[in-house]
Amino acid sequence: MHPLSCRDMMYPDEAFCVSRVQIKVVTRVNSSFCESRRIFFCKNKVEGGGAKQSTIYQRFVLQIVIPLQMAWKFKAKEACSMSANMTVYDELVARGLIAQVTDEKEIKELINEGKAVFYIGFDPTADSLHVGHFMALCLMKRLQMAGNKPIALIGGGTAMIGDPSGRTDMRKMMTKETIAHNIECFKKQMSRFIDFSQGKAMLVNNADWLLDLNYVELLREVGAHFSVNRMLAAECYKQRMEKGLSFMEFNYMIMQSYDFFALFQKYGCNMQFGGDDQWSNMLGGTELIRRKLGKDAYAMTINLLLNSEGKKMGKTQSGAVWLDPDKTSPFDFYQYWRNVSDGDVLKCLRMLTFLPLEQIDEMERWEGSQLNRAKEILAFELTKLVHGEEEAGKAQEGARALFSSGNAAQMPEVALSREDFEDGKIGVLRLLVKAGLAASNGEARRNVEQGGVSLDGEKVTDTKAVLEMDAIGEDGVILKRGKKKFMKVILK
RNA sequence: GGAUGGAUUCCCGAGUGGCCAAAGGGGGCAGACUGUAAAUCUGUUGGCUUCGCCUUCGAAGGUUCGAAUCCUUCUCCAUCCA
Repeated sequence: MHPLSCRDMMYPDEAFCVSRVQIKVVTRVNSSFCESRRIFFCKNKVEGGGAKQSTIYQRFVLQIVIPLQMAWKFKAKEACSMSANMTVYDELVARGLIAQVTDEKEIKELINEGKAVFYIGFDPTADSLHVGHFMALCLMKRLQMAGNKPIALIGGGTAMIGDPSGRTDMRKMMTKETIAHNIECFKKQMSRFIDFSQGKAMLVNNADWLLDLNYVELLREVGAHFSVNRMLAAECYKQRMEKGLSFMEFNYMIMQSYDFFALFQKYGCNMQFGGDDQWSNMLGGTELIRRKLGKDAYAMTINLLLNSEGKKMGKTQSGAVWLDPDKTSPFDFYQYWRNVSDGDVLKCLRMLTFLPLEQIDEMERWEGSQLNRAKEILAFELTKLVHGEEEAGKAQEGARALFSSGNAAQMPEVALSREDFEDGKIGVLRLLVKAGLAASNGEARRNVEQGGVSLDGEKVTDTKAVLEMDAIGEDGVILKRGKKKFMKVILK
């Protein structure tokens, strides 16, 4: 057994400028069965591929990855001199945004000449956009700046079904009201990034054409062009075959393909972008257009933003990192990026910010604690893009002051009313819960017992300690839990 | 429609009458070490008014001094057959 083909693989020429390459190794086990696994490699190490690394895998590393890495290092040196006048497409590649494309030559041409009318779909599954969407929005912006016309498609119709890709369980069904509400929220947030004026971009909702479809007609017109055998072979369904997949979800691909088809006819949309997990759904669309109209349309996927552990970024324990300042405060947003791990900083800078590549390449030389500077830049740039320069500045000041001197004006606040006090006092445990720093009294108790809580810099060791109302001065009291969670307590 | 297996805490997964707020792992949280990083190590991880009490093993009933565990019905899921 040996690797027969490496699909999706980037060759040294293209790979030198991405911080991380994802490779799918396909190994033929017998005539009909292929085993495939995804492997990632960064500059100096290989990741992923599953815990049980086989001989195939090891051989693969020796034969392909290591030579590739060497070529990469060599190329990287050359790169510095040539990145100045890059085309849009080249820049996307250099930033490591592009994962897969249907026809590189055509797409390059369309994008670079500003002839593309492209769409990206957003499923309104929550009432705010998150970091994953942000990447897509950035891409739209980049392409818009190059003269291409973006169409933001909100999946009001497809949200009724739910995309099974990348999911191991079934999605919860959403009510029509929630979907409508979410769409409104999306619209507002998007218009902050994308210029929708004067036909420069469009915002459409696929509910407009999906909901009126006639079942039998759809089956005849569209369904006839899909082969179940081929759909089942798609990666996104494969994973679900073990856990179960409802017919409704199975149809998601058809809906999405139909979207592309509809947009192609209505608005001459000739290209679709999406997350890499959408690849098979997107191919469905190009295929449908080819079969029904005999015309070519293109698809391109963006690399998902994965951290060095191979997990999706933009998620925290308490959920996604939202773009809505009410759901994730600018301070928390800043902190999220300030805290990314060393291995991910440069990738994030490339993929998410608009900083010139030369500048990012420069940072590549930074090592050790110098990287903290890069993290600050990343956090600041992103907060600026999402919440504006002012908020970004505040968050940065706040964080700096907090971590160096332990005091700051810019910090999340919690206001206590007089009713929260008994006899002018409040217990620490209750205080922690009130401030939202602990989920329950029990958790607060643990944090205190383990020495993780402090008030104005003084460690609290007694779970029965109290805070006097009078002790809260003009500037409030700083309550700290753990190393990174702060809250300024003030009186209402 | 039939047969079989299954549903346990944030997730995976043990537990088949009392020693069970439930092994083990993952994740989270706190501490040590650091650079607000990673790795490592230690502790912790249902709630509460914490030497005690209350709620939780898909749902509802039942048996029992006592049920995650046994019985009945129901719901959902997977696999195979049709």
